[in-house]
Amino acid sequence: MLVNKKIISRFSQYREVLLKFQEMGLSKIFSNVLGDAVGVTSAQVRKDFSLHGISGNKRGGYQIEDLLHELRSILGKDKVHHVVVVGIGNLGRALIQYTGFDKEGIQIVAGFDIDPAKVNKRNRIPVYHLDELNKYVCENQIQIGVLAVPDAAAQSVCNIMVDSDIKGILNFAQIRLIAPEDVVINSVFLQMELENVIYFVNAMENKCTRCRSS
Amino acid sequence: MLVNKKIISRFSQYREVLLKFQEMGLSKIFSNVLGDAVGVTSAQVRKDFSLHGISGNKRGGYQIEDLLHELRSILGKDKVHHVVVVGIGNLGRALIQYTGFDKEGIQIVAGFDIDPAKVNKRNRIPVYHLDELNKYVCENQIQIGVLAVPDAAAQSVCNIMVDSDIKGILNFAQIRLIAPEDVVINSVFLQMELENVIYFVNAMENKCTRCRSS
DNA sequence: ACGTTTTTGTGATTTTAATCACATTTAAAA
DNA sequence: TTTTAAATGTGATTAAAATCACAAAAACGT
Repeated sequence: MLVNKKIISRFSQYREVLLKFQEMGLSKIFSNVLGDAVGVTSAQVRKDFSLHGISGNKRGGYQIEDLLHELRSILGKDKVHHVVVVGIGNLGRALIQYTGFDKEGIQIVAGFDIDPAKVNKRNRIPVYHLDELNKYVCENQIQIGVLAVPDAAAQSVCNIMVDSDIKGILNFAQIRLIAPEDVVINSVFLQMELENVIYFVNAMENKCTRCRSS
Repeated sequence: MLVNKKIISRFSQYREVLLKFQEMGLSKIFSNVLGDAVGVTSAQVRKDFSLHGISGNKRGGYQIEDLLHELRSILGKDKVHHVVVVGIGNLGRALIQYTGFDKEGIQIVAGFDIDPAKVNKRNRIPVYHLDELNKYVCENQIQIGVLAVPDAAAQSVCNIMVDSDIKGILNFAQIRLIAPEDVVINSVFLQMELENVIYFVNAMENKCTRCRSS
């Protein structure tokens, strides 16, 4: 693949920051300002843009509107993307209740769960039984799904999603999912992220103790 | 810092997989098996261990118990870590309701919110008003906090957490938090992760279309 | 109009991370 | 025992990502 995950993450972040700057009434921005806001160097910003054929004005910086336009098309923001959430536990419910995605062109359109008690078709975002996933996904041309079921069920539910022709999965289960090459899987391991924080807090503490005693 | 975020993430994953293998009754494991399970090469596994002074037996692989023992101490799993969640919205509530962290030595002990209506001290995990954070954190020697408030409030709540002497923050707000050097911040940008999936699904689609037409 | 300053754009360089490949060791088989 | 096959451990190599550094362009002040 020409681009990697990391650069796309930065693009998402650039976009986020640019929207805020635009909201504040600014119309142009310099690479160093954007870099600071996102936590990268100005050279990184310029290189990212340059590699994607986005150019600014020497001494004039970049037009925010132009950048947003380019980023919109790079990130596929020119159309609304419909997403389903599979697994309506604590996390799944939180995700379908969160309303912040909408304004970013991401629309969560339905939830699915294996537990009939969770089914509720009258919600703002309806929740269906998992058995209906296949039909729903076909009929509504859904490509993206969030997987938020317990680890033990994750792989089999993933298989169901893949069979239903979902092409991209954001996975919250703490396992490495196996799926065909053409299915994009991005995993968020929340426990691992917490462990990471804990590790580095410990590491810092040890370092400081040593500093003090030396 | 000697080690970076990525290697620690791998260690977390190794540990996770090893626990599962151990549960299945296995007592030794080879680098290639562990690598496959986590999605890295066998050389990567061996190098990771080697760099941390963990060694196995030539031709005999690694003793799972030994590995887990080492990883436990590297990852600070030898004691239980108490964590507070600040911001009891959809996501914060999901996190304090999730019971899976406990068995991993991570214990969410309290929630905090600025909204008095969210306060409930009789829950399994009590929710206090944000004003009580400082006192609670001091009295209970909390070092780690999860930040799950709206973007607009994130920086100021972060400041409160830092003032309360929290040393590590897992941040779910879509902004780059500013904090002193000695405070560890790890951000999970859920929207960005979803956008990433969407981007690569689009990219694949375009690639395939091109393939078909050529 | 002209020089000065500032910012971009990018080739060269450095740094970092991953992979290779093989000598070494050792468990198991013959 | 002796041989054979299979893993580890690690220096060397490669690949990837980030940074540097500076020429080129253009806005601004005078």
